[in-house]
Amino acid sequence: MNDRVSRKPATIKTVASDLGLSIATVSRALKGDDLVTEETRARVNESATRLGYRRDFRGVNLRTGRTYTLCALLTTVPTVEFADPATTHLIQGLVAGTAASDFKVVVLPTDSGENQLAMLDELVANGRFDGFILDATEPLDARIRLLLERGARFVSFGRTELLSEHPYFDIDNEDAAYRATMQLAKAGHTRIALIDAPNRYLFSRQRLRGYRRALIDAGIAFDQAYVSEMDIGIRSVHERVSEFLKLDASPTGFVTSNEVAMLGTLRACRDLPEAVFRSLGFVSRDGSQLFDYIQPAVSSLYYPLFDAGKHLTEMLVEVIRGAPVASLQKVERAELIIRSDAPKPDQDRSTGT
Amino acid sequence: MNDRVSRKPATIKTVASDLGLSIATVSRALKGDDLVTEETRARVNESATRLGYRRDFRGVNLRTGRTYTLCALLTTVPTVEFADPATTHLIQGLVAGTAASDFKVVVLPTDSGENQLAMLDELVANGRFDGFILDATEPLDARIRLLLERGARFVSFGRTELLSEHPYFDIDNEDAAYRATMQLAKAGHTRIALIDAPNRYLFSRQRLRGYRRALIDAGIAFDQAYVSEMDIGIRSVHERVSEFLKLDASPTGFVTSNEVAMLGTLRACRDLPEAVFRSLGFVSRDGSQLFDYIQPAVSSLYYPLFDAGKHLTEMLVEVIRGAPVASLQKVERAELIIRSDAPKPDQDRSTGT
DNA sequence: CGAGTCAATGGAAACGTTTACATTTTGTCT
DNA sequence: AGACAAAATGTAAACGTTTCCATTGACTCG
Repeated sequence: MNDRVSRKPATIKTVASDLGLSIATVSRALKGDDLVTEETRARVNESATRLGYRRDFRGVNLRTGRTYTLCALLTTVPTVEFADPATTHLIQGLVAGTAASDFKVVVLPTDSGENQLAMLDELVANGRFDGFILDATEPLDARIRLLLERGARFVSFGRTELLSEHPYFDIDNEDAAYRATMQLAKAGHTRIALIDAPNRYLFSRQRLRGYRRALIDAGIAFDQAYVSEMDIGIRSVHERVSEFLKLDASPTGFVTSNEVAMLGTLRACRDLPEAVFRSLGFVSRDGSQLFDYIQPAVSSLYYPLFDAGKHLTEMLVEVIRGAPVASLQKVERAELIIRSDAPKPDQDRSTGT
Repeated sequence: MNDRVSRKPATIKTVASDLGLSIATVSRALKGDDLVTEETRARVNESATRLGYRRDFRGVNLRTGRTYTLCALLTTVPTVEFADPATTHLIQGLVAGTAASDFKVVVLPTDSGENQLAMLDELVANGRFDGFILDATEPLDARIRLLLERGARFVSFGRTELLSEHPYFDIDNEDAAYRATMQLAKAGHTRIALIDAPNRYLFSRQRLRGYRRALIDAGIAFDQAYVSEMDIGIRSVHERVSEFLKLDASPTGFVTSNEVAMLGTLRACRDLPEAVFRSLGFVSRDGSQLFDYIQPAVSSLYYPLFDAGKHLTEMLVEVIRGAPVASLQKVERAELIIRSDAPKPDQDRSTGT
């Protein structure tokens, strides 16, 4: 008759009347509450599966406030410009982290401006989400203060300098930048540029610190002229690095904060004479293994953003379940992957047998 | 006192008692129903904003079944392998398409297997979503049949060959493949490989048709040996193309279905002698403009996946609002972007001033 | 055997909203 | 002025779930 739905879906009520039990008992039985007899529970479960009962989240939401929905606020510029490919991995990871639970993830790209705060306020207020994930943290991140104040559950991708402890996942950016810079220094580069995000972000400051420490350890003087703190858009990086290359003593090594920054950098460097281009050194942070597939060889400090995403939602689920904050702070180290241009077959000949 | 929430958030009830109205009237006033006086509406709105009232979706959900949440099922392999960078753009577009409405998007990467169907069944049944977006359609797509049967709202990214009309957005794949192939043929390539997805997908068949038509029009014989229909993973493409290159008459031109396939292809071709490598031709489909930033030059048929995503959710919102199917079928043409290796400064010298 | 204890279950309210139906108010026409 | 229609507002039920509190029945113990 009704071509939309064969019949009304079974609810707790259906199961209850099927068994002649009260809905209270059925509700308890379904969640495995041992207030009800083993036997009753079994009967309820049998009936539920037979009737095709599925828990309706709408009722749960209304009654308990639980939405079983997480919100990931990803700081990105909605643009047609080539965007960070690792974001795909991050999102896949975020979802993978919820696969074992009832939780779903809503991804919300936001611009990095002031109105992100207002937006977050709104999101917290309207109660559609059980928890939040934030990235691109600032030292005294206003969003995190807001969430703490409101008592909302969240995990941040990146630490803060706030006194209040909160759950976070982070990559050891200082260490990664240190090793990236060191790698270039070891290869003989003395003019090493750092292309990174604006220093309002903590991760940018951490990376700058790692960069400076590496320079000191390598006996190279720090020069602000080689540091570019900017919003990372592939085109703007391209332009900026082109400027760099016009310097009298232009950099010969480049440390970048992500794939986009590196692609923009490479694009600029390709305008140099071939010989000069070949002599340059590139090390990027990397969350997607893109650099396995492009030329020239770019070494990278790799931490799979898939894993990062997975950790983030897994941790957030823990937070929501009430786990203590202490167990929910995690920093992971990136892996240094050294790449160099493989000799081509025709180049082989010269060294050949 | 309560450090979690300053005070209970205002509900319709709060507003009603604030004004001495019934909740029914307030409800109607809030949605701008002209059953209530202009004046009352104004008073209600004033009171609502003063009290900081926000519509609680939980109540709405329960009462109307509306969740204001869309679900995008993206066919991807959760992997740490480099994944399609355009997915980021697609997701950003999906979200952008809902920005003007109350709708949110849940992104759900799924594997392409059988259990996607069971999963979808589950998702439709539990009523958490008002509508669905599917990609990677098959000619007689079982998922779409399921959705049609259940009366669920959806838009597919890609057409089908089902008799029942349904809303879709699609890129003209046949045309794109035709032009890609033609581009290589014009450049003098006669052995042109097609690297594409398995032919269970309609878009793959469409592309194959475009490819064959172009060969005919260019007077080149079709050879199945140059066609690779495979699951696109960057590593597997790399391996597959390496096999291609071992053929006696190995291809000199490559048409690929996306960025990942092209990167894998390039990776394989880089193992060739430099001179051979330089003589090859590459044309890819492209949703992210990645090819503006890598070498060698790859021409592409570009349609921004951001736009695709935006269309998809905008259309889905229309569907949910009850727009007729006829207005919700859209096919867009990709733009051919021709790229060639820009001469380098040092190469310039030889051609001198 | 009556009182008390405990285990198992049931009754009913509550979450915030929408809406069919009922009621009141206002305005118009004779 | 009275009748009646139209406009505005109110009443109450319903969506599916959880949970506080009450009830029932069985068992134990003095």
